[in-house]
Amino acid sequence: MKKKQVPSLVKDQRLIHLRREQIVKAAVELFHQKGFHGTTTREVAQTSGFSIGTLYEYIGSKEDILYLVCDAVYEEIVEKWERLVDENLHGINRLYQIIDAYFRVVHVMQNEVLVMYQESKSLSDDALNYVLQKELSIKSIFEKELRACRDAGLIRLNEEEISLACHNILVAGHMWTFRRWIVQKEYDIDAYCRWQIQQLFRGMNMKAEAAFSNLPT
Amino acid sequence: MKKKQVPSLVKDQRLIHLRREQIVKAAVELFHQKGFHGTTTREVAQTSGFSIGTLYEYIGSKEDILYLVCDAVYEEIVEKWERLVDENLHGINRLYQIIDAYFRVVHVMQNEVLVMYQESKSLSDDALNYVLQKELSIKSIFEKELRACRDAGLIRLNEEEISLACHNILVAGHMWTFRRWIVQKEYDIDAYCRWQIQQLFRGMNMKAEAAFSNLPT
Amino acid sequence: MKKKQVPSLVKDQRLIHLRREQIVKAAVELFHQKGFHGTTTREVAQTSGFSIGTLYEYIGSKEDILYLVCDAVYEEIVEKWERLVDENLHGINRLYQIIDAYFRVVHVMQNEVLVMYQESKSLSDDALNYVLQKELSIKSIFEKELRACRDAGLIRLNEEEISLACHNILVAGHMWTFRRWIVQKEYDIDAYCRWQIQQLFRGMNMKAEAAFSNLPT
Amino acid sequence: MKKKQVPSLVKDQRLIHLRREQIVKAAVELFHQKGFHGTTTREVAQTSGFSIGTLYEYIGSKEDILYLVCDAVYEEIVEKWERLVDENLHGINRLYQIIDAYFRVVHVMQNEVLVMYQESKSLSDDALNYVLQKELSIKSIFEKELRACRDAGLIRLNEEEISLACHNILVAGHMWTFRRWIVQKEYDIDAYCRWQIQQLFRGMNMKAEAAFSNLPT
DNA sequence: CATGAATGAGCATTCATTCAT
DNA sequence: CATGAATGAATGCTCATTCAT
Repeated sequence: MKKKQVPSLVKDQRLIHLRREQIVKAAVELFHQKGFHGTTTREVAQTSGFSIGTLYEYIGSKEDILYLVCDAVYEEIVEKWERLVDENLHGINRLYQIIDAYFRVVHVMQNEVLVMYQESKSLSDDALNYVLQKELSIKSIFEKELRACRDAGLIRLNEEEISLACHNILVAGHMWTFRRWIVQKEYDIDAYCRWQIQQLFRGMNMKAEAAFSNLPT
Repeated sequence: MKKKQVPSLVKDQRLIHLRREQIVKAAVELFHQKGFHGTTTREVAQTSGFSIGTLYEYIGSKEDILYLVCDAVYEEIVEKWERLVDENLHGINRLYQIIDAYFRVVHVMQNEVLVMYQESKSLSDDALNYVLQKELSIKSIFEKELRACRDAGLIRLNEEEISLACHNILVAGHMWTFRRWIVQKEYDIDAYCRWQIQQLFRGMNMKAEAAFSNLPT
Repeated sequence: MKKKQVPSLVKDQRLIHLRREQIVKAAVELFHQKGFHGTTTREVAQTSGFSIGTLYEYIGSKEDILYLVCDAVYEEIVEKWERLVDENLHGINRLYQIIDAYFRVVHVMQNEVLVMYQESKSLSDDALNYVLQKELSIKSIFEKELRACRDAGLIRLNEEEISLACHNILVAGHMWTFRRWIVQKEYDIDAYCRWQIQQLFRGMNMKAEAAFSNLPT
Repeated sequence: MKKKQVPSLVKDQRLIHLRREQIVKAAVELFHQKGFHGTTTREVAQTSGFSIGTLYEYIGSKEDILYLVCDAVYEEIVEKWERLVDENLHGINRLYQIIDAYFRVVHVMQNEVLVMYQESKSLSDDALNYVLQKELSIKSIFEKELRACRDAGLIRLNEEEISLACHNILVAGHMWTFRRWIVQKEYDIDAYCRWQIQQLFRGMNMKAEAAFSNLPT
């Protein structure tokens, strides 16, 4: 699944990159406030700091903006996530930290994540598929970790259960955004991470002695 | 939170009910295919089997259609759900069956549920609040059951954990629709119910001897 | 110029008369508030006290309502006017009283007159012509009186001046309604009649000794 | 009472001015033929020589067109009027000429004036108030002149009578348009000016020796 | 490269009128 | 005679996209 090509009339790659960063920043803000359909291309151009004509020098259609947003959000999630993960941890502690870090990245990028999940359905088939692949690539990161834990005897799950557990981890992250109207009333991000990971861990059939031995409380 | 009043120029209540059923049926189909913003009122009218003028005899604005859809979907969920629940079961078996039934209702009403979750953000504040209250009222049904199990010593959760577990049940239901592009490839509804409830039960700190003793496998 | 025939599906003349009175009463009220174009036939029906279907049993089109209004207003003006005029007066006093009475009738029927003058342009050519004839017939009443005064040597005007003076009388009446936003702030109806008739009388070249000898002040 | 701001998406002030002139010209023509409500925005755009989209680049709503018309008409009246007035005249001659010039401006701008008086009632409260203020500002021009004549002993009127006389002058101008179906059959503009000003002057209690000494006949 | 004026297809909504009951 | 549900042409307005400067 290769990256969809967004057409540009401009040659200078550096400039393309710069302008598209401006576009994505403006679009996330606007899409979050008013939704994709409620936002006009004029508004995106204006908030980006240039004219509607210039906007169309860097994109081919309004949908491209949404695609750029989704692409950038995934990129930023992975980047921020990697920066948070401590490569010196092992076993359950490592798993805990990876999930915890993921939740916290989602927390920091709430608006971006929300926009992506609520608006990506407006993408064309091609672009949507690309975005879904990105989603799967994140899932496979968790799968790798869970398999390692299973192989180390820390959790007891078959392949089907591992896959499901990974969906649950991802969705537990997303629900922090799309259910924030209620969940963020009930918990702060620390409590949410703690309780949610605890339930996920138990769900994974984690050995009693392994779980929560040295975990943050 | 009282029901929002959708205005109608027609007096015959029976007719209003009938026509609105037609409207909701057409709208779910269309919104599912093309989204709320991608569907025109003319299409809704036409698919409903009457003219655009007649459509507006039964609603005040396009948004009302979405509201009618959300309201009807919740109503139908609860109704179908209640019909599936066996009032003779107790304890863990009852809890299992209630969650299982919920998942199966969501399964049968996939399109409706998907539309509701993806498009309800286009509702006005008032209408959205009403819909969110409905969501909470479903959550509180699960809370009641979980508290009963906790009081019976079947699960060990504090109040915060109960609330979170209920969110997880609800979201596990919804994800069967909004992640169906991948989840329904990996599992059929039977497998999904089984595995998902298993992980949820473990997450609830269910006593080993209680869980899965007499459950379907 | 014969009365335009407004079609009715109903045979009973008495009923037609009754219903049309209701229609005119409702229409004047509504047209005054919201204008002819801002008023819907449904509103006219509802305010009249019956259904839209019934409304169309007594008229052929929305324009007919306006025509009925104009016709009724002229009729009522003339009727009220005649009732006010004292047939025992003569000369200048009679002229004064006729103009004064006319102004006072317009005052009492402000809303009706305003509607007629502001909305009659929406009539079809035929109907408009009929209404304009009514206007002329009122003008000719004044002309008859002015000629009598001229023949009695009370005023000195040629035929052209008489006609113009009559226009001025009529318009002085109407302006009490269409300039009421300012004129009725500056004068009450008594002052307006007095000052306005005084200026009109002077304009008519009224003999000094004749004018205002026995007039109300 | 400051000028209502009509929104435009276009930045070039020169272009805004040009396009709005086209719009006003087209709108006067169409409103005169078919009234404000009988004219569609599409027709205005087409008659203006551009597309409906372009029309809405220069106005915010249909009502704005009417406002632009009224504003432009008043501006043009005053401008044309000032150009006609001979600043070397004095006394009665000056007053005569000012009224005469006013009537002749109204004559030349018949359609515009008619549209303004018949359709301004469709303006919103704010815009209507602004237009009425313009009307009053014209009235105050006459008031200034009449007071000068009174102070010079040429006419004998108290303040109340002056105000009323000014209303009568204005309305005498307007009636040349709104009663043109009959008045313009009876008089040409020259005769109308002569007779009407004569009656107005007499109404103002003008001294016999002052009036009509050197006036055009 | 950047600008922004121009375009017109498309949409939600209204409302006079009809006609079956 | 009365009712009111149904109709659909018509309208004000929006907005993604283009292209001449």
